Amino acid sequence: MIISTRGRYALRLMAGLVGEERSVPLRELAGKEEVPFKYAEAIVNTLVKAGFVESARGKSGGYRLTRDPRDYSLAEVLRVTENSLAATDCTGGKDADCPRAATCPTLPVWRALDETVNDFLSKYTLLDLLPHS
Amino acid sequence: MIISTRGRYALRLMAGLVGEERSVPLRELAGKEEVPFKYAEAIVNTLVKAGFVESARGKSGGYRLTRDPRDYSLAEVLRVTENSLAATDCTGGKDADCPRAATCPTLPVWRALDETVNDFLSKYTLLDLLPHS
DNA sequence: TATAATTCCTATGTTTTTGATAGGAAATAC
DNA sequence: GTATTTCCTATCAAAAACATAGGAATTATA
Repeated sequence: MIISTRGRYALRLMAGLVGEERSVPLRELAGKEEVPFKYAEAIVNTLVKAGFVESARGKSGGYRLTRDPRDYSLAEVLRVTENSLAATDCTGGKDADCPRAATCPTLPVWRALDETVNDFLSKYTLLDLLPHS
Repeated sequence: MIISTRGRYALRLMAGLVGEERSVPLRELAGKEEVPFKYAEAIVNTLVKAGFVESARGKSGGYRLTRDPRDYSLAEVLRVTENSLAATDCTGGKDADCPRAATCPTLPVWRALDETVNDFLSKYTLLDLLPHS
C-alpha cells in the first residue's frame, strides 16, 4: 500500500493543529486524534525536522504549525513521512540499480503512474482534511 | 508500495507469452523473464485460476494466454495478483470496520486516489509492456 | 508401458517493512 | 525545585513480501 498508517497519522496530527494558537502538548493532540502517544512522538519528530511544525520544549510546551494550513499539500507531507511514495520499487530509488532499467518497457508506465499520484496528492491540502470546510 | 514484485512478475510472465502459439513451459518462461522458478509457479497458478492463462499439463505442457494481449488491462491483472491495489488500508477492505469511516473527512480523498490509480492502470494493456510496439 | 517433462498442491522458511513501546536525558514554566 | 513537556536511542512484535522444498498427478512420446 502506498500510504501507510504512519503517513495518515501524520496528516491527522497536523490537521489537529489547525486553528490552534498555542502550542498543543502531544499528549493532548495524540489523544484527540487517537494516535498512540509514543508512535506520535516519533512521527511528530520527523515533522519538526521537515519544518512542518514547530516545537516548544518544557512545561506548557507542545507543537504548532509553521504555515497556513492551506499551504501544506498532502504530497509534501507524505513525501516526508512515508518511506516512499513511489508505486513500485522500480521508481522508488530502491531498484535504482536494476539492470533492466535501461531497456525495461514497463518502467515508463510506473514513472507515469508516480506522476499521476503525485499530481493528485498535490491538489489537496490540510484544509481538505478538516470536518466541514 | 502499491505494486509489488509479485504483481510485476505476473505482468512480465504474461508479457513473455505474447506471440507464442505453443504452450510455453514455465521453466523456460521464468528463465527468460528472470523470475525465480518456484515463485513463478505460485504466481502463474493464480493467473490460471483467474482465467488469464491456460495450462497444459504433462510433457510438452506449459502455459499460454487465453485472450488477445490488447485485452488484458494492467488494472485487471494486478487486481488479481496483488494483495490489494488500494492506496490505503482505509479503502482496502481491511479497515472496513474503521469507526471513523462514517465521518472521516479524509476517506473521500483516498477513494478518489484509488479511482485515479485504477483509471490509470485501466488505460494500459499487456501490449504496452512489450519491447518496441 | 516406462520414462521424462511438466503442472499442481501444500507446507515451510527468510527478510523487510510497519507499527509500535520503553526509559530516561534535556529543557522550561511556574 | 518540581512538574510538564520535548527529545533521543534502543528495542520489540506483527504482518507482508518474497520466496523455497518436496512430492503427487498428468501427459506426450519412445
